[in-house]
Amino acid sequence: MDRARVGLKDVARLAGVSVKTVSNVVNDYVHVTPATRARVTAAIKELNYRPNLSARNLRQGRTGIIALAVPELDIPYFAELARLVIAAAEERGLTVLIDQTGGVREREQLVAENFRAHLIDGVIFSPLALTPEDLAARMDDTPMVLLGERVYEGPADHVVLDNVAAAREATLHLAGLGRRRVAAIGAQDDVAAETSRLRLTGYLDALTTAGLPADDRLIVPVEDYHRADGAQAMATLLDSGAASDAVFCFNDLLALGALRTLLERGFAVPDDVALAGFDDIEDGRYATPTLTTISPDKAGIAGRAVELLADRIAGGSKVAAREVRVGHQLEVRESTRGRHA
Amino acid sequence: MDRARVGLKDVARLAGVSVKTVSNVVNDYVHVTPATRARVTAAIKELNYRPNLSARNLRQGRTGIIALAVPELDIPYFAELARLVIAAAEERGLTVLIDQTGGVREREQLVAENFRAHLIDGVIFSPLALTPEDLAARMDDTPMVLLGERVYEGPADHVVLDNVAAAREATLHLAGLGRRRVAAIGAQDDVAAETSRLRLTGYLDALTTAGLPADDRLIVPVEDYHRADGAQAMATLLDSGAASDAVFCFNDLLALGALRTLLERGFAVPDDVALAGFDDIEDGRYATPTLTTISPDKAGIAGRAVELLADRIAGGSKVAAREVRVGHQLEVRESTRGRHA
DNA sequence: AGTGTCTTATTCAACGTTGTAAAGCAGGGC
DNA sequence: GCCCTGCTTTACAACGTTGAATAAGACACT
Repeated sequence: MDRARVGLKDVARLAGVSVKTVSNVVNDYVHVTPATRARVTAAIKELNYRPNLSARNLRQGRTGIIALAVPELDIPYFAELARLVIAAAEERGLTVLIDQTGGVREREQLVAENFRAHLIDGVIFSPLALTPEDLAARMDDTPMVLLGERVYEGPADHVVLDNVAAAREATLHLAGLGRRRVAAIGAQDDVAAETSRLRLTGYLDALTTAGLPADDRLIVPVEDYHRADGAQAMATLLDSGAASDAVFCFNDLLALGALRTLLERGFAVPDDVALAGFDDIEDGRYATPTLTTISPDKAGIAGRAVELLADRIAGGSKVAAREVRVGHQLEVRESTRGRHA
Repeated sequence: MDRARVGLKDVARLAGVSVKTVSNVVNDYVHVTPATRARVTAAIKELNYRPNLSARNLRQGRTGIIALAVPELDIPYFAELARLVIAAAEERGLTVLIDQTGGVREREQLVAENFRAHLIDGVIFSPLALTPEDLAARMDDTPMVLLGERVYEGPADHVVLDNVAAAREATLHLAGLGRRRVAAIGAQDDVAAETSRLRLTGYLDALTTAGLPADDRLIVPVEDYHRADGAQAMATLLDSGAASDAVFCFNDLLALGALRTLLERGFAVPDDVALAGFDDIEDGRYATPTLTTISPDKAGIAGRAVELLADRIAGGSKVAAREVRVGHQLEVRESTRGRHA
């Protein structure tokens, strides 16, 4: 049976000491007699006292909460990332609150403006629709760490992946199999779609390196990066008559959608068409065939992001914006290699 | 350029009114002259004032934050659920904070004890390892809504699915295809594994109804409910020599894992073995073959859970624990129906 | 004994907000 | 001219916590 609201005051009364002494015990202040400490801890236990974070935070100006703003939680890549970020934050005693932007500009703007002012100490943000100008124009000075691909200059700390190199690698792998008509699924018109742009650059680079001609008909645009878009894009590609023998999809969901369409229409993967994705989500490892993909160091991204943010929160915003690069690796699986080996 | 910390006080000074008047404007109190309101809003904008939630919460005793405690965020079912819960909460002006328990008893106990006391107003909890006794013994009286399958008596509001009926339905569907050796993947020894127990009950019920004999060798236990466990379990089943022509997996991840093993070993699905899952996660709709599954009303679960919780938060803990049932539906797809139709 | 240092505990004020009570001010009816 | 009513604004206290300053006691060294 616990009283309605138990505060330091109540514990102090029960233990026969001052409020501040109880506070000292709670905060492991050094100079407290063992005897006093014992009496206080006993009282705390008896009353089932738990510190009121709102009050503590009000006093200290920090909440211990950070936000993770991602497009959608049920995109496996972001779900995996969220798990890792939450775990990394927990190690530092931080709690994570998730905001879903849906990739919608308006909502991303809210995040940039820090509409959760005073509730969060900082934000890890994976923007889709915002331009660098939007971010540079940001008024708020709450610490922020950007994830993802865009080449931002200066506005905030940034954890990036070498998208161009990774996309080049994946495409070269396809070309290295002897495929001559390598398509790309995942182009986007939107100027803000930086991920798409970088991966496309890597793809085109690779074609040049491999001595293959670029063919516009092999570059298929998509609306979004979900399975449905991949399935649709693959259908478009097949229907276009522009024969292709390999496809690099700009993420795994697109690849899984494309795979579905291929199998549905009776194509053999990789014999007729080889397929590579990007992200290394778990689905890809259990698809049939298993999916060749670029595997970004997700734990690294999460860990470094939390680290940068925690540092920024602790140290104020003294130092200039930092950029951290994390690694990636090509995972060759059945969708390009085939079943043997 | 925003000052370090802007408070009502600063706005009040600039607008030439009292602190309380500013507060009134912020809270849309009715009796404020349009003129005053205008002056104040101008000052708010100029200073880029944002209310301090810690202070507000301290005053009001509520934070507007609810927790969602699930095993893991990158289990697609929970990721989808999380998205829906966050969306539903947002409609009510609530913010969601996610706790990952990993299904570990110790961590679930922390959630039950409300280790985030004073930070959250309530919790939506999907426990795996806790027994009803654990929950009944809970000291804390923070509002809580339980999700999932267990038949809890009384401790808290509860949103449930009719697991037994759903499992029965799925199994009967398999039997209805003429399959005589219907296996089950997903049994668990642990007494606390109530989901497993209920789905097993439904499975056994269905066998009886269909006039099929139960065969222990067709019931495969798993450690966890991930793809890897399903793949492993399917391998065990195949290796055991206990021929089966259909498998009901207790969730979609298990089914996708099992599917992988079947295809890897050259079995045709559904011709050799028909396969059904549970949860209707998106992966299943893009697997080849697409996965027949039980589709729970996830939006319903999320919506009702938030509704119950919000109600409980508003109304205090007056009323007795409520139980809400949500529907489900059998989605017949290629893994049982085949490609035609 | 006097001075200084260290430990232990306390008092006070402040963080930013809002509920309560009350004050100031207008207009209407007598 | 006075009182009542209703609108608008205000002063004050309190939510639970902790940093700063301080008091009280113990002990050691001169």
